[in-house]
Amino acid sequence: MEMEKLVSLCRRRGFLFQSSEIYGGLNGFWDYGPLGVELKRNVKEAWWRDMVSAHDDLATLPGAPSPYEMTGLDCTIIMHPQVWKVSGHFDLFADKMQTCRQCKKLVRADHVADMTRDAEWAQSFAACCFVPKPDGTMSFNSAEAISWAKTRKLGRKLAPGLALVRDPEVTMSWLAEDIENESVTPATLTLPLVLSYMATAQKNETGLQTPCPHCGGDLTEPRDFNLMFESHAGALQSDENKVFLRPETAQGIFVNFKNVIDSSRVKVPVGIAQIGKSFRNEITPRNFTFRSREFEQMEIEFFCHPSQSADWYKFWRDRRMKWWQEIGLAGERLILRDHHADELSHYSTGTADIEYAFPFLPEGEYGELEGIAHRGDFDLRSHMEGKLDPNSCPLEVQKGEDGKPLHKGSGRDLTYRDDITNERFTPHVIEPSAGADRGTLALLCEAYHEDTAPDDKGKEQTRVVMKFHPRIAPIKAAVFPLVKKDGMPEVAQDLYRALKKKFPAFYDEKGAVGRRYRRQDEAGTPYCITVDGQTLQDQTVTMRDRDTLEQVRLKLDDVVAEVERRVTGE
RNA sequence: GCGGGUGUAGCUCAAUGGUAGAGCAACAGCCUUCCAAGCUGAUGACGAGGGUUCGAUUCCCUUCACCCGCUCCA
Repeated sequence: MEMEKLVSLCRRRGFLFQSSEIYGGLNGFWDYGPLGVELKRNVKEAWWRDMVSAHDDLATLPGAPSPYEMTGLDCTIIMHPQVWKVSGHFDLFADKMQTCRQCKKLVRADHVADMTRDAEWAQSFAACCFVPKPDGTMSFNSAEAISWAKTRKLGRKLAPGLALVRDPEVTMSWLAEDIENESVTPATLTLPLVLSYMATAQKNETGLQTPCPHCGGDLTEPRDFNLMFESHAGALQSDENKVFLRPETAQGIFVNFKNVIDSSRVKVPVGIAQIGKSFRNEITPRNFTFRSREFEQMEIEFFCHPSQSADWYKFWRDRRMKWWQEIGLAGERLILRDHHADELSHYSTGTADIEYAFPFLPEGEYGELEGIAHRGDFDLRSHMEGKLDPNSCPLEVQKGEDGKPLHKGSGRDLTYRDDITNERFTPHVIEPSAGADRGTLALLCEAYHEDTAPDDKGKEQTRVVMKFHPRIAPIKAAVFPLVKKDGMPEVAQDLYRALKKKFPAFYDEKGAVGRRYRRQDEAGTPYCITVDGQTLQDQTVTMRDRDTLEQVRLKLDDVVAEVERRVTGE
């Protein structure tokens, strides 16, 4: 399936529009049209119903260690700024980026040193120019450096952007000058320092430069790539009242954990669910709605006893995979991918992604719809004690340069006391975090089908049909009078009204019936009911199936119940 | 953020330094008894801004969006 065709259909039929389109659009923002809003609502409502409101908290579900409770939450998009400092998003999302002035490549500032050390040109340079001394230390040989820079297979090939390669004598002079005036001494010349000199063409004007790991060219100053949207609470815009639009809904659940436990009589194990908008200022929003800057998440934070967390993780991973399959992603394009051990934080015993082979991705690549993560007690402890260092083991509070906690926690007690065993513990958390927009996009991709059938002249016609699972289809049924006379419209309109009380339905009496069927195929309407001449004789109508094109005849009075039965699958 | 490409009606595609055409779709009507039939009619576009010019959709500049690559992807 070509993505262009789907994008075109989405726009033509009112599933998705580009945001602010009449003003030229806005990169990374998308609007749901009349059909799209029904589709996405159906996804969210199916999720909420299946995970929360219809959850059976008395029985032990297959694969679950025990019965558990589920409840919901709807918290604000803007929260106390400390939430994002403690969660790690503030540090993690404020990436500094540098661009190479020679090869124009973009690199993360905190990766530059490591990348340069591993770069082929830097290793080649070091091997040529640093010579061992009798005392075991290394010393820098500037004549070798110039020779390296001028050699076609060495400097000129490996590091074409390096100032030393572009202008060896001038570049080397800055280092010679500083050795002469003793601002550096040969003994303190480390490789990174030497490389900085080698990357500096005009030291008086620019100061020492940082070499580009790719070509040796000079990098721009690190610039902020702040991935959280910022705003200000209150009329004055100052650093004091700066706030952030949430980049995930999960933190709202963690900071409300105690409120929910204290107010609702729920007991651990318990899941708290939330659906809501999140915001990330993506560097490159691309691939239709896949990487939107404003998007909607469906998240559960499931709190359980630490001793059972591994079992709960497996339960949620399998349950969530099955759910996506049940609402229509049943094919081979959906996969469950367990993260490798070396991808995991040490405090997590498992993370899995549910991924879909979107048509805009290269063959064999998948895009994430949902991540199920075992997060241990990292989040609750961080909000109690202060931001934990995710690289520490055992976990401890991350310290700043002054030795104090980098980001202070709330100081509140977020532990849980089991009423029966009287045990007090910090619950472990399993986090199934799904993307509502990504899920909707995957369902659109999966539903798109083209088939060809000869028309009544024998000419092959292409039929575009959206094969949505009836449960998520935007319109459940369409009603047509076969022709607009002989009392058929009146009967059809009465049926339409009856259907509409239960679910979205559509009425159409214009033009040829075949054309009306085709239009509903594009909207993904699973059932079309037609009132014909026979209806007037015996009160029966035909019901046409979108996928098989088969028609069955049933009593007019049974139509609503039959459509409802098929849509709910009960 | 960088480099390359693209931008004409809802869609597919024309033409032009001087009134922007067509097919399909959508709309109104006629006709129509089951899968885009036919006839009639009306509607509809040069992504945005600026410049050159008597006159710009066309030439130039800027900008926005989309596609490809780089980069990023908690």
